[in-house]
Amino acid sequence: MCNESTIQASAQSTLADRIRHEIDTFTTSEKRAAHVLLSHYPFAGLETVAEFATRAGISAPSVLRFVTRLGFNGFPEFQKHLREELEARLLSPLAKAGPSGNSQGAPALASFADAVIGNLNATVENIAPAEFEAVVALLSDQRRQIHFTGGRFTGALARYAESHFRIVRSQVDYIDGQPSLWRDRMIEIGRKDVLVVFDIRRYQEDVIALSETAARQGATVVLLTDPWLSPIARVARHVLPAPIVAPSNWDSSIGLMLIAEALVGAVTRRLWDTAKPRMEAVERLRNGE
Amino acid sequence: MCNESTIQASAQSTLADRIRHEIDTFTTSEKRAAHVLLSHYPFAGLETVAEFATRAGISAPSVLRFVTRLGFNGFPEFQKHLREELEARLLSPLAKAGPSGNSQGAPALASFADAVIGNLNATVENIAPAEFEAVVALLSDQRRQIHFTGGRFTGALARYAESHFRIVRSQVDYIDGQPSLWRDRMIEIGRKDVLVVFDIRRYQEDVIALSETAARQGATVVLLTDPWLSPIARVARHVLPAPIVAPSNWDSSIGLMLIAEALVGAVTRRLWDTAKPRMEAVERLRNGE
DNA sequence: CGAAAGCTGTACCAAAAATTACAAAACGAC
DNA sequence: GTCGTTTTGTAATTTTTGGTACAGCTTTCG
Repeated sequence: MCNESTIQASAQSTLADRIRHEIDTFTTSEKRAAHVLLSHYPFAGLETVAEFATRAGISAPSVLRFVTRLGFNGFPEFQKHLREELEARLLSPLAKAGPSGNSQGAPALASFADAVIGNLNATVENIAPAEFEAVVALLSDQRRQIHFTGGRFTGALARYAESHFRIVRSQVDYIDGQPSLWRDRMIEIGRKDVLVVFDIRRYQEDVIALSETAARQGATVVLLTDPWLSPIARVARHVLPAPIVAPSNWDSSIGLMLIAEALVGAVTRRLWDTAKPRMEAVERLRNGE
Repeated sequence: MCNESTIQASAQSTLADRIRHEIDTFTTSEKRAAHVLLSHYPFAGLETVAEFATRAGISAPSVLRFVTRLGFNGFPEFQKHLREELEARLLSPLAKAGPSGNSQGAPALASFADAVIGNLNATVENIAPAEFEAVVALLSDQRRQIHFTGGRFTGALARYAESHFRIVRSQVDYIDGQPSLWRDRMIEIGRKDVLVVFDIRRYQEDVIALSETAARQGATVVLLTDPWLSPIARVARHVLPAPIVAPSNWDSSIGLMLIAEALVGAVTRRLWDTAKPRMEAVERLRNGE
């Protein structure tokens, strides 16, 4: 390896970079320490050895071995280095800029993330705040029943949204996309109901059929889809599109997930007076169990 | 809990502000301490009492009296406060703008997206490329069977990942977190198996139990979790953490979703020769129906 | 399958840190 | 100038912290 004797806080290479670089040469518990340090960098390292160890789920001696392996001559020296690095970083505000390094090796995750972040920015730009707010208001109407559904892949998103809304308010359920499973449930759906449907390209026949049926019966349909718009858009009251292309053989649904989580957050805030007791009750039930 | 209410790190007023305001009520040596602290704020306070004292040209007890007068219950508490303040400052480069309110104007979706994007950047930074690649290699090993599972909310993510992997390769399944459903399936899990588990805080007992059982039987555990690490990290071979805090009453799982999608993409590319025919076959089956 | 190497945690120890007690010094008031 | 009060430093004390030896366990390699 490199000459580990040279620890100095070069403005360029932070200790974090070195750890990321060498992490696969670490032992299991050293990796744990590294993860904790990196995810709370550098503050996790400024606490005591015992606290650091607890946080990482390892023993104190393992933490000591970790810092020794990094080339430091004891824990206090390690902390001193972190402080100095932090001070330097704070004095030059540009330090936090781009992930410049990111050299050759494996930008697999990084480049994918870049594309996704682009998608998220575009998602925000393409959705009118008024539209978003309208959906929030709709989902905050406690007199309405809310149903979630989605296709092969997006069904998981619908479930994700439903599992949150279920706690925030009552009258929430998930409808499986398979026709045999929803056909009979349709008789209950009417003007007071809201259907939130996730559907992206390779638009799924059965999901479309479900949505059209619901719309025909007077339900209000909210559609989360890609920019090319699922056919469901024809019957939807509100359409929230999000880009889905990514450097992958698959589409990315993260834009839809963003919308879903933002909706959950906004509705929770709006219904806070009733949502809070519900959330606490759920918590109590879980603990009591 | 502890009544730190007296001191607490109000987002608004930093301790430095208070010191500046009260400095003329201090004694001579307290003023010296204050002056040193302010000129190297807050790093002077993060050293030991003795170092601080030397730097200020006063005695250690004077330093102690200084922090006591500031209202702290001992020097360590004082340091803890400084660390937290520093962390808060570093995490929000927007200075002290309290976004808590955010009531009307600010588009809820936009600010939420900003936070999520920050999470995604942090996610990329905190995961070592080597670690990511190791997981890709593991999931690309067609001789192994891969199981996905997750908790109340994260279960949907596990399903999402599983629905993709299922098409890319064989030997993929989803395990429901409920003990009654997985207990008997465990007999089949052994050294050749991989368990990919999603678990974020409010770590779920049954998911932990499932993972520990699998690990005990020799399965390789891959954990996607938050920066505080689910207890499952203790038995996991690979840990991929992602920040989850968002301006919402709920945690955001989008960082985990990013990792999941990136894994799907990378594995698909690596197994392309066998994955492509599979994907085409699935397509044909869907259309033929 | 068995032995060796390496990793990890428990228990303990030593060092250093924070804290307190107390007396000397500085300051002010009269 | 002296007394009383406040402030400050020295030194002893206690608590906490970092560090180490060792034994059990896991993994690896023959």
